[in-house]
Amino acid sequence: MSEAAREQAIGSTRDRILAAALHAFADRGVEATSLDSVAAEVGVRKQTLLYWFPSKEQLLFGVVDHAVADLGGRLLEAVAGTGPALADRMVAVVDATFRLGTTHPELLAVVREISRLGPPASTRLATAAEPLVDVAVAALAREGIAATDADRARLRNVLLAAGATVVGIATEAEFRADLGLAPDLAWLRSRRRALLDSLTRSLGG
Amino acid sequence: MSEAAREQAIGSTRDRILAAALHAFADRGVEATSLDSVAAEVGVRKQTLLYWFPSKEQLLFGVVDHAVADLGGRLLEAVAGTGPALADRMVAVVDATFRLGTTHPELLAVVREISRLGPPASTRLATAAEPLVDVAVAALAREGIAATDADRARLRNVLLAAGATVVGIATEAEFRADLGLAPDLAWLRSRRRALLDSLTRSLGG
DNA sequence: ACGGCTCTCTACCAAGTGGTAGACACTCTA
DNA sequence: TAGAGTGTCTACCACTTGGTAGAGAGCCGT
Repeated sequence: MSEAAREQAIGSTRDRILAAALHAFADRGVEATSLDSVAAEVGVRKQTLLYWFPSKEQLLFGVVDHAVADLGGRLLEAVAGTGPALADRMVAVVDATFRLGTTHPELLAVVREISRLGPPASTRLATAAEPLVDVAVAALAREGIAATDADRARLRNVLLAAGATVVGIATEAEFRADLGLAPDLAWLRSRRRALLDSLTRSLGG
Repeated sequence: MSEAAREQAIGSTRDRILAAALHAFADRGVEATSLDSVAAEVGVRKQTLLYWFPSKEQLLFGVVDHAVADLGGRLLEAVAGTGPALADRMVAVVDATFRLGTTHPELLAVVREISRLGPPASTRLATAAEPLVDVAVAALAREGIAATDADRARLRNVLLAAGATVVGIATEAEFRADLGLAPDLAWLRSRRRALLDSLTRSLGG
């Protein structure tokens, strides 16, 4: 198999590094993850990794950007596949998020990990995520939800709080699994209901 | 000031090591925390630390045991200071937990961190926490809540799930702060209410 | 005064860390 | 076919890590 064909099949080296680093950072922690271990998982030498990302910090930034872009893409896609009514869109985004939490828990875990690390990683995360929040605020503002700047600021906080809730729920789910509790659909549904109710209340929808 | 007097004033070396390690493990992560950094915070050499805890793993175990004992003590104390009615006790424990989350967030953070580490730390945590759960189950069983072994097993799961919820809420709170959201009493109250409702429902109280 | 005990220290060590320097192979273009 | 990239490699380096060996200071009962 040629190099080009293999890359087509399993992704470019850079992407594979990002994927491996995402998983490692999410479940072992950034500082506890060595470049060697990430490289080994990719099947490459550490120096190859340092060719693509000149330092561990740059790799972390790459992971942050990639994760945020991935997350944003999935949510936008979810919104695109639904009607124009606010309530429908809200449900679509929340459901997409919950689905994400079960299929790609590392995406939420890495967000938590990075926020714990503090600057500069958390700053990078904030910067990368800002456009997403802006898009959401703008979309809601267009619906007539927010008119003044103060409204928009409040809206922004509502969205951030919802994000925090999702991270909290993801952590709870992880911890439940660690405790040996079986996956519980009723529990998930109640969390989803509560989040939707809270959003509806906050957005006056 | 004599050695003995200083120890009386600021705690024994061992206790100070445990406290410093608890904080460091909770907010930087275990693998990302070096023995040197813990020792430096205590104001002592690493080798002194290794005198008290012969390895990093033993130190971690010490922190786990200490944290669980502390947590258990606080909860028992909360229960002791209330009437015999089940509902009152439940409220007392939940409120004590929430108070703990604001005054000593590191206690909950370290639990999350340790569960993420997996064995052997998580095993140690489970072992250390088991008596607490048993005591709670026994107390509830005495109230006539649980009669059969299956009842007791279900009860155990309810308590574990409540613990997971608390850890999730603590994470949510931490993340809210990281996002720059102001502390929000209404939010906290709603989480408390939801937890109490869920417990009441599960315990048929 | 003394030997034992408790506690902290200095001095190391092997292994692993993030990162640098530079050689080697491959492909694509002139 | 020569040369410039591009991507991966081997070989190092300085530093930090968890851990060991053992000396020495203060205390205590004899």
